[in-house]
Amino acid sequence: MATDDDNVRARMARSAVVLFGERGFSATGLRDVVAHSDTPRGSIYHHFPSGKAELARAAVDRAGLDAAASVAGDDPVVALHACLEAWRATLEASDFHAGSALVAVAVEPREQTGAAEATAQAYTRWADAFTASLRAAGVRRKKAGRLATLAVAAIEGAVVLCRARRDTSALDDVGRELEAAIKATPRR
Amino acid sequence: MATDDDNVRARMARSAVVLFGERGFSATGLRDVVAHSDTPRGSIYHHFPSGKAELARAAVDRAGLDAAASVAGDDPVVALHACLEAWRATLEASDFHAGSALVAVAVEPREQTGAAEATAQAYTRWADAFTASLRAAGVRRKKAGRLATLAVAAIEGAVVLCRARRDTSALDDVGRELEAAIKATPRR
DNA sequence: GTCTATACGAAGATAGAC
DNA sequence: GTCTATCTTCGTATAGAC
Repeated sequence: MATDDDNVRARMARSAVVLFGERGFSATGLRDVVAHSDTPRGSIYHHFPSGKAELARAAVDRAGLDAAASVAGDDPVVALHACLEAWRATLEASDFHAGSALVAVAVEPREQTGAAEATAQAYTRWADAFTASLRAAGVRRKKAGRLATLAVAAIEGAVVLCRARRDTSALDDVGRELEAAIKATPRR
Repeated sequence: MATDDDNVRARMARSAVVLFGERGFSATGLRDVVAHSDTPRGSIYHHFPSGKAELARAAVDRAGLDAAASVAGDDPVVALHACLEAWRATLEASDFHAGSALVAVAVEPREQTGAAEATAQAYTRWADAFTASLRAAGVRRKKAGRLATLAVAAIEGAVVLCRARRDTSALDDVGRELEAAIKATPRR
């Protein structure tokens, strides 16, 4: 069976999401990931044969799916606040050590992370999920796509600002203004 | 005189802004900064006695002042587009290698960069400059502050998305929706 | 002020035993 | 599958000549 296998691999990827978010890609060692995930030390190259780049791709895929899931649903205002609340809770619980693994991978050179394609796809997935929520609420297609991009960009940026300032006010501000922008949008 | 001195120091800081943006903080070596700025190799610890952290603070200060300057003026829509156009040009000219030095420093641990305070201040300076522009256009104080935070967060996030996707559409979308949000805001 | 040389630690990756 | 040991490279930082 590949079940145990996948569990170890998945736990390593999950830890990479957390640690990349907290420390950045280059500053996170494979030793850190093994320690954080409490997985067998000698097996990281078994689960990720091509090394750190492959781990980065798995982490980014995981983060993208989670982000997309966080904005699922038919009501975009509800979806928005669900996503924002999740980030607020994560930031506060970690004393503002947490951060976005997607940003962490995206700010480093493509050649170094080997996960550039995966990062682009993760952002697209996330934005598409929010676009779907806006569409379900009757927002026309192109407008929904633009609003979703604004929301994703603003949320990622707000997390960076919150970390830097050690407070959640940026998420509050972004949430309030994005909600206003969504509510001001004409529906079919 | 301290003029030559300051020039060397300033050039190193400028190069750090570029390289941190392109490669991230940890992935940028002091050797890279010296090479990029074409400054004397042996003198980095003369100009930055406490090392990389001090360089990071200088770079972040520089980036914060530049960002604030890019949104100066009495018309917030003009200021917004000036800032967006500057980023678009930088991203395209660098074939999407460029990025925000502020984000690069902000995503790494405070203890490692030694520039956390400076980063928070840089974001505050930038947001305050945009708040002033909105205030000059008659937007009431608290609303102006929230809109400015949204704009800063969305721009920083959009640069990350543009880099990841290797296209400027995120900046386009963010620009259009932020402009709409500003124009929809009641004035005194 | 600027240089070279180097100390020191940590990173990713690999080899080969079990 | 997992382990330990190790190779190799590269980072920051420092010492001390000039």
